[in-house]
Amino acid sequence: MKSGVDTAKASKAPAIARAAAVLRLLGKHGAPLGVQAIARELGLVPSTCLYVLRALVAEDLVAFDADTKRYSLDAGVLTLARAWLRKDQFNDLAQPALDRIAREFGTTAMGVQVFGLDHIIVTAMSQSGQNFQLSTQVGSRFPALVSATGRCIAAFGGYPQSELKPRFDQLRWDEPPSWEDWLAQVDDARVSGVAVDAGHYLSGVTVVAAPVWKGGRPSHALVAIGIGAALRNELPRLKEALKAAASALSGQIAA
Amino acid sequence: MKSGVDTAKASKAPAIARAAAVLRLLGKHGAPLGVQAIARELGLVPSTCLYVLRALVAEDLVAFDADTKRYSLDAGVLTLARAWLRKDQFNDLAQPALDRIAREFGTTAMGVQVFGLDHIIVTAMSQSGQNFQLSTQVGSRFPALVSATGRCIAAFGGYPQSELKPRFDQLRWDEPPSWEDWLAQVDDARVSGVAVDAGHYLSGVTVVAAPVWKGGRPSHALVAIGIGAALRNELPRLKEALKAAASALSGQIAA
DNA sequence: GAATGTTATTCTATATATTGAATGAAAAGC
DNA sequence: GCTTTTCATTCAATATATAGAATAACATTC
Repeated sequence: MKSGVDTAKASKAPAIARAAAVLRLLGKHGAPLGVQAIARELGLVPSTCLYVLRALVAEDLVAFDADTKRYSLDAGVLTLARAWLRKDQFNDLAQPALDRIAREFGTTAMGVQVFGLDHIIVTAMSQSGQNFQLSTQVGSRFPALVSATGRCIAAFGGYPQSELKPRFDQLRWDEPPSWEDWLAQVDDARVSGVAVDAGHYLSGVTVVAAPVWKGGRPSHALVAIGIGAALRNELPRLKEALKAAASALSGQIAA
Repeated sequence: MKSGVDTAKASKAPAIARAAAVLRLLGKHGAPLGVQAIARELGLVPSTCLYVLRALVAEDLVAFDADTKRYSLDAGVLTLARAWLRKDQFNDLAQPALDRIAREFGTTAMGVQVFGLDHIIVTAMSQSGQNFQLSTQVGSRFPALVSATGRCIAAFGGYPQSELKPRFDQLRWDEPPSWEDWLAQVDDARVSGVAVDAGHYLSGVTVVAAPVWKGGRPSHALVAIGIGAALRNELPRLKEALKAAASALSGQIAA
């Protein structure tokens, strides 16, 4: 995955694109990496990569182990994340609604932020506290078009099918829907205002998502995720609850 | 505070230093900022600043509001922080000890990471759940030499006084100790293995810190913070508990 | 223990990112 | 309602960060 680096050529500040790619790679890989390994993975020249790493180390964003000559993420990234969390209004506003939904329906409820057709990032979460729960972590990234959120984005984002199809073809599902089925489900979502993924993304798991609007586009979404069998009877109510909460948020954010 | 940018001249990748400075500024400031404001604050040329911002927007690290032309931090920083949290062994190991200390003594307990003489970052925390508690947030940065942690770093870091003095002179305290008093307290810490700040940093608040060693230097510290009056009787036990926990961690991390 | 394949790192010419002035657009002031 | 100031943005010249080969240190293999 060299997605971070190919943006370097287009940009006027390639060093920054490279730095971001390095940070993401270190984050994804977990274990510390050497200069060469990083350069190879990202398609960079080792010497350039070394300068990027040194700059990141100077900023406390990357830690350098002088003995093993390995690099890994450092605590500086935390400082930035904390600052972001403190001032994001969607999070503050969404949390109470997520807590309520998680408690009432025994699901895991999440708030996600939409980044065009590229991906979504989980920015808030509430766990039901019940026995079995499906969990992700705040900060997780997913492809934009997958699962219920994907149908929301496709339904309300106003993208032409020609843009959706190639992205759709690259998605990974437990039980992949056909393109036609998927389009039909997207239409459903457009009509009802809520999207449902019934076991396609994860077998046996039902995901519901409702869009939160900002400036004529879905900028965020509220998502509930639970065991399909356990949810069946409550599904209509859950859909309405998510839709109502998302709609309320849309109004508050615009203000 | 242009500390982020002056490193740019020394580095071979100044764009990265600038980018980091921009991110930190946006984090500190909270409210969205325009290009010019950012450039002025950091001593950058507006056009350069614009390219830096665009690159950061392309990486989802900065959000751009097309209407107001303002920039702010974006959710991408979360993804990096999550990755870091997942794989930092100090955090995983320290959390149980912090929970225990917070519960037993009714204090707030924190794990911090030391960045030389520059600063420390809070990376883990446990609150006692009692009525009154002093709280910080994970990700917070403090000057290295302040409070109890500062005495630890001074005592065990092996820095000459000539390096310590200028930094000491710039610290902010509620009740500043004299240089001589402070040195004496540092010596106390060196002998006893634990440092105490009794109301100097924050009036009425006692802070205790014990160093966690890695490769011959204190790389982290365990810190407990509580109301001085409430803590008085327990202080000797708290010091021993922190020291023991920090010592145990030092062993585990080395392994 | 020598040899081979790695690795991190330094060095310099050159492609290119940065600069600062110029442009256009939008507030602010009168 | 016009002028003035402030802002974001573009552009072309130049200072400079980058690429690639060369070196040096290291680990691995025979």
